[in-house]
Amino acid sequence: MASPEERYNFLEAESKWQKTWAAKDSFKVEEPSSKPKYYVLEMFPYPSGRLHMGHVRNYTLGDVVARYKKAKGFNVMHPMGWDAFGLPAENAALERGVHPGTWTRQNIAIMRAQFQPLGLSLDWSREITSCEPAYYKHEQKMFLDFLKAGLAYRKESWVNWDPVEHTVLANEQVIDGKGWRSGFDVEQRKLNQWFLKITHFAEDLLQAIEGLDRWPDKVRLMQHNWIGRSEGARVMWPLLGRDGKDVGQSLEVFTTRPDTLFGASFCAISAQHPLAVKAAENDPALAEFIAECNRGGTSTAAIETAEKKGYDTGFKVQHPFIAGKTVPVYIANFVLMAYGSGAIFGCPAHDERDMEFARKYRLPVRCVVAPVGEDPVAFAAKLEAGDVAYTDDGVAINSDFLNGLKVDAAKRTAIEKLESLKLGTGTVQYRLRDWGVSRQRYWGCPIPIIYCETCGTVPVPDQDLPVTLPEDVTFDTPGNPLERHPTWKHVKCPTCGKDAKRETDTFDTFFESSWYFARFCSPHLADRPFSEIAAMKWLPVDQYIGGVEHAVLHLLYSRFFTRAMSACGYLNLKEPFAGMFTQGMVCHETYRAADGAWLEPGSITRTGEAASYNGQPVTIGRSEKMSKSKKNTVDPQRILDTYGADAARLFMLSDSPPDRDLEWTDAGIEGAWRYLNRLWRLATVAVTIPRGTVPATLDAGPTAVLRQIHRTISAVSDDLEKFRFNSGVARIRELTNALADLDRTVVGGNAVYRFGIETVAQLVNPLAPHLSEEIWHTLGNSSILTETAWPTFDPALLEDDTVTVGVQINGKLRGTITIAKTADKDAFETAALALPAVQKQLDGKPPKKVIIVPGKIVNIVAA
RNA sequence: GCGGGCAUGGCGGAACUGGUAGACGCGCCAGACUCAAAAUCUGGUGUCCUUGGACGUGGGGGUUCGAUUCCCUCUGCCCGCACCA
Repeated sequence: MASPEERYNFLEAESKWQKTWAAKDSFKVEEPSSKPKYYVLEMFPYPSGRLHMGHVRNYTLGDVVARYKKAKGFNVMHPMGWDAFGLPAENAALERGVHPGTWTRQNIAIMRAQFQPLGLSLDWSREITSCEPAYYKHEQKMFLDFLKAGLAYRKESWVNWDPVEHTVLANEQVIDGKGWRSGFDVEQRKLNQWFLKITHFAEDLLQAIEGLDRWPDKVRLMQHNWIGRSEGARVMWPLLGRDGKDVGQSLEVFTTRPDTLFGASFCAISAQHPLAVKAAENDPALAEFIAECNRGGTSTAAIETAEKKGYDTGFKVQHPFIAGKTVPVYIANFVLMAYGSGAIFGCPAHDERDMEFARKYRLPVRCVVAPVGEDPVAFAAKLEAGDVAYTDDGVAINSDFLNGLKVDAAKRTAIEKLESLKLGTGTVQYRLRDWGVSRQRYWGCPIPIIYCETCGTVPVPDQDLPVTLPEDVTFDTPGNPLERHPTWKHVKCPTCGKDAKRETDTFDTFFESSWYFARFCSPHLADRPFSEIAAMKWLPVDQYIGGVEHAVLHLLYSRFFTRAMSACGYLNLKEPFAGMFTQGMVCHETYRAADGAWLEPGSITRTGEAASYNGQPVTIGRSEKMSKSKKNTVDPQRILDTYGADAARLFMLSDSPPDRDLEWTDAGIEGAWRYLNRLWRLATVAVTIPRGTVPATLDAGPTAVLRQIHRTISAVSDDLEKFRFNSGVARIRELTNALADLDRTVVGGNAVYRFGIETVAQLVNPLAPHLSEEIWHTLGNSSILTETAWPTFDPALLEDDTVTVGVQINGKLRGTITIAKTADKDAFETAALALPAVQKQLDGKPPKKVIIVPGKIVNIVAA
């Protein structure tokens, strides 16, 4: 039985150090400070009311960075807040009759308390809560400034409408064409919506990705693709009526392949195109076709299986280059209104979709590009007879003035010609669309706009901000409670004083998270969202950490907001996040009973490979992201109570690289816990050694360990800088093993041992802060480790005087030689050839060649 | 369909710019301590045959004195986008 001094009491120690840090304000930003700044931020949580393992991982990763940077001498800002608007609060209101605000604020209190035992180095004095008017009033003002600057506008647009919930759904809330909650078919509806003009910055947002060199390539690529820049041309096709006469209008089409214009055999427009709507006016069959297209699901499955369908409008358009040639205008279900001009020209020979469409509706296929080096006539004949489009590079044929030009040159020439004919221009299109921010929801920031019959759309005057949410709302009927509220929306017009109505939509909740990182710089400023001086001092965030699920939306919105805020004079900055890290998910095995029901990990009994539940066999499924629905969650609270924060932190950091998924296992957390106890036991031995400096002359054993201590400081520092926390932990464990094996009875043994334990405490501090403080304290230090500088290493001690290298024969390892580091090539060769194993292999014959890379390898090429 | 990533022992994963593959941990095996168990400690642990070797980083091929690392190709899994003209 271990004596009380030997047993590490994590519960007592962890809470003691947490109190000490709090009492000393250890994690408050130093103001003023001569140190360089470092801003560490993890994505702020939605207050669901319960901390989960994903949170623990996210905030632990950030905490390691924050503590390490602090030790390295930075003035660190590491704040925390709450992303507090959102749908779950309304669902809670619906299910339990509790007001969303009450529910949210209760959850925040619960979660704030749950954060405490994790021992995070957070500056709680900067806490912000996005659902409070003190926060959202600033974004109302910001929105009005965007409006003035032309960066916000209102327009009628098509939305996913849930007929049961009476609200707009985001694309990601539509699953297989049905509302994610109601399960009913989603309709396409036209609604007036507010938009933010993110497309204004499309080019800049795209170009600047290149400069985000501390972002994951994956995220940069996703943003690149999301913005989706493509170069092409706008082409005007003069429109002819059903009687064949010019109607004095043109159909505008966007294409990336103006070089294939001579292969055009039809034009197609979206069902939502104005011309389609007009054409349907006196054509009931066409109207029905359009309705069918609009009903067509937006779901991935629906699109995948959707057959290409078209409807001939009877209109024709005049080809821009070929006098007298016309092509028919179809309405096609695959043409998107939201991209380009909502109309295309079809060149079946060189576009897969057009080919499919042409074959279905028996439209001509004309080859106008042939691969270099192939016989154009034969190639064209084959292509025009087949069903496969040719989309690669080649040379223009059958194309009048373009003939003989390569695709790129032909594109340029075609555009020049279009421009000279005033029938088109070269242009750039983006896939990126403007950001629709209106939501028919209660629990969000009210959009500060008033609609007046006389004055139109009137911004709420500054002195009337914030527009706050009414408290007396009910959720017993579907739809937006703000819309139903008896008085809230009825106001006087600020301009003319007549009766007017408020906007009852609220902002998309991505609005709040698009600028909170700036609010943290001056979180309590009342009259402005943040001070420009503070924001310019702290921003950009030096290290941002969060899940990949926000790789596009949140990160892109924030980049846009930073530009928009700069355009409105709030600050002068483009990029909010200089460094970005995306952490992997926390996963766990899944368990199912015979009837298919998911079982909680805690409820099953494992016996080796098998598992059972109340005596019944259990199917063990693959490891998946922890989720309530699969019941494979592990409650952080239980882990903290059983093993403490340090063990939980250490396990999460050591088991897999932070950007990969982590599989939570009981054995893993046990292992971390065992290591901490072992380190504590080794430290209690060090305490018995009197303090003193390491003597200059040491025995071989202590010398080797001393070198390892220095090497470990160097390696761990490097690992922490590069987010290789798992390998940093491995290095620290290696050093711990070396210290445990060290013979302390020889000259310098004790001194090196004590120094080694102190160093391990320092190195492990960002990972397991409580135990390391306890060890540091027990070793007699009066300072606390949290406020102690990171250890330094002596470069002269990093490497040994000798080096051991492998000796290969024909690339196969036959032995090793240990030799002075300074030895020349001849010495390496002599030593290598002297090896018995080498002699045996060579069998008396001289080597054909000997390759020597000093310090690395000797490879003997035998004949 | 398009784009991207990954593949290493029973498991999670190391291996920096091509240079001793399997660090560190988990698990397992054996032993010590114990009446016993837990905890702890010591040793072993890629595979195959006999010391000594042979083989081995998803499969096949290539470059190289030397390849987990670079190139080609195939297979499998994961992620993003999804008729973007």
